[in-house]
Amino acid sequence: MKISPPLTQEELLHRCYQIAGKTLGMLAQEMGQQTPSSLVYAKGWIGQLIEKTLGANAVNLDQPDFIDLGIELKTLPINAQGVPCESTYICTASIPNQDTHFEQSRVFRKMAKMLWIPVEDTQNKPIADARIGTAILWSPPTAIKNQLRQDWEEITELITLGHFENLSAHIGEYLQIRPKAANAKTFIQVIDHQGKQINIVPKGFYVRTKLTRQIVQEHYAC
DNA sequence: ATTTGATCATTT
DNA sequence: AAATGATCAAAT
Repeated sequence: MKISPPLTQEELLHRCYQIAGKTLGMLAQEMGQQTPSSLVYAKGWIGQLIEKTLGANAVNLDQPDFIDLGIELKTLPINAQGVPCESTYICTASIPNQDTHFEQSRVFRKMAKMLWIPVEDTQNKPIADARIGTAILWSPPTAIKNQLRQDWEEITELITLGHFENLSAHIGEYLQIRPKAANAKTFIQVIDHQGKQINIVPKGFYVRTKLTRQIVQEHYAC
């Protein structure tokens, strides 16, 4: 069952409203899929199910999920306290760095307009029973965008200078960089600040829950 | 091989 | 408990 992409933002939001309140089990059945009993070997299953349901057309491309609308879709696991409980993957970090300005960067191209789909956390319940929440269409307000730019610049500078030894997940208020690979023995070759070729594990950019908690809270406050 | 979809597992 | 580091599968 292949679903065509929504032609407008309104159509996309309408599709979101139609799945809000449904459980993952219901949605999987409608899409003719089996619900996995565990996410251990199906970590991206929820996101991919919702992408297909909504008609995302940039699956596995280095572009926002809904290319023509410039909207990036993210599922957001929400715990029993109503709070996002995991960080959000944004994109891989190209090393050597290729983006000179934040606005043109891979990170910002995806974060300029995001559609957050809250989904009940599946830690303590069957995956099929987790309910889908109300979508939040979001663009970073100026203050947050500025902080994201600052985080991005700090991380990007270390990459550009080749100071990989100082690159860590502790940097950044909202944005962070972490390993992103099949496992810790996966390497890419890079040139460090001394001009020496070294091996490091590939990295990806993530958004901390500090930001997603804020987004969720502000959205449901009004 | 790489980028996507993320969550799991361990450390702090 | 929260954050960091490690890992798994699909698509191309």
